[in-house]
Amino acid sequence: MSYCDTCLVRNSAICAALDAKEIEALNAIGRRRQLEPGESLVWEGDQSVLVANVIEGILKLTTGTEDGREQIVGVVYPADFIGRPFGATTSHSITALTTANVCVFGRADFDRFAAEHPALEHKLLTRTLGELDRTRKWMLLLSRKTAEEKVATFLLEMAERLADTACEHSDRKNSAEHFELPFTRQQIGDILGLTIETVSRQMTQLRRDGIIDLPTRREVTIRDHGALEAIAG
Amino acid sequence: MSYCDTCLVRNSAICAALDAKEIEALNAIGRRRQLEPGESLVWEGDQSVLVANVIEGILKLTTGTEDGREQIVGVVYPADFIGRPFGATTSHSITALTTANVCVFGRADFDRFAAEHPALEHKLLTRTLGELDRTRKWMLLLSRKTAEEKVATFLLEMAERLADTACEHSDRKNSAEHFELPFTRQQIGDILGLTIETVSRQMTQLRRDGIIDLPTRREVTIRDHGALEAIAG
DNA sequence: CGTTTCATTGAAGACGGTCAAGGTCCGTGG
DNA sequence: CCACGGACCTTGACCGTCTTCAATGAAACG
Repeated sequence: MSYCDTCLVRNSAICAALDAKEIEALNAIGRRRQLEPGESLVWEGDQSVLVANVIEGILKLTTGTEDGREQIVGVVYPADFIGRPFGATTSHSITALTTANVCVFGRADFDRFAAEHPALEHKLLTRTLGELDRTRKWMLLLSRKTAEEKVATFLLEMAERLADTACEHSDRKNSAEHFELPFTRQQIGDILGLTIETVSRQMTQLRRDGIIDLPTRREVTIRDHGALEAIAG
Repeated sequence: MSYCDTCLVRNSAICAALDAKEIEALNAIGRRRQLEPGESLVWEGDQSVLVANVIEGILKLTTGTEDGREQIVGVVYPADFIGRPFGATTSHSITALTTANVCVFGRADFDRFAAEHPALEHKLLTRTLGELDRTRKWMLLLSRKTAEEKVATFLLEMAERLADTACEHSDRKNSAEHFELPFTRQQIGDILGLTIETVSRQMTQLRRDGIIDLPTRREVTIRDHGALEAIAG
């Protein structure tokens, strides 16, 4: 019996392209790995030696300048694929933001397996095309939106992303108007291309305007969804 | 005889994955199309009805906000693939910057063809992964670099990109230190997330510092490559 | 040769960054 | 149970960079 039988993302990750026998073969070259918050799986500039499926948790993809400026270039959730197949080096670091569970493959093993399973490659292709679309949309935000618009956009995206997970864990923490942020203010800043202070100020302003509420540091309640959308632009 | 026999990018576009017979079949569903500067092939938000290979020319991919702010999210060159296969809508407009020649396919036709030719999908996948890497690297520039760094980085990238085309057209216009920009100042601004004025000022400053020369509006000579790299960060 | 488009330059101001101080939360150990 | 320390967050004052607004200048085109 393979780990895959009990895998939470068996039917939503790229593995969904494979039948029982193929899954068995893929399982043979992969292994589970747990990451603690802050722990990195790969570093920017590394040789690309491994790729993985995210099973549980949230991870960030980051790149930075020599003098220490950092930018989060992507955030990945369960069922997402991470790492750089078919290429020599990794262009960004991958670091866990929460405790995370990933299904790791040696890059060479995975490349070989993928070459023999076009359906898997197809899933990976559509996933990559979607990721590229999302990344390009984010470029508009980074370069052209104001701090206020950035924060509003971010909160709306979080509400949408985290609402999906609300049903799975029936703790009712996350819903369309109320959720717990998986990020620190610093990380939100890194995502939006802002400083921690600016993020804080904008959040406070939105609260003062009665558009959101901030019961605790990590919790957000959206009081006026329409207004938030109007601000997001 | 198909158009492909004389195609300039036959061996560098994704078509390189196909043998003579397969190329013939692909040729049957594609057609050539010429675009004039400023002419668009697809518009942001459109149904994704066509995809294409770029044969000749340079095109921009853009997205914008309702109130008219625009961001160039990608620039494509000969042999690049454009459009959104396997998806309903297009997330960005595609517009020719120079006179351009593209090889257009109906999206549904292409999707069907690709599904039957894994080698083609593989090429498309590696190309898309590379594009994603480049796009993410650009995010760092957009959000964290200063205007001076942005312009320096841009000029270096242009020098590199355009040097490749120098040999093909033996007009000697483009080399490692001298080239003709395919963009207006406004377009450079849209690429870097700056205003036209800031781009102009930074270019002038680099010229005053003796790092570059600007014989005409569109021409650039790099006088001190090392200094430019130091500034780019 | 005039008109349009594109580029440069200057002055003023806004937005967000930087620096600094204080506050809140939370775990650990006295 | 409270005190302490550290990480995280908020708030304020100031300042620099880039944008905005405006005018002028240079090419390109009919």
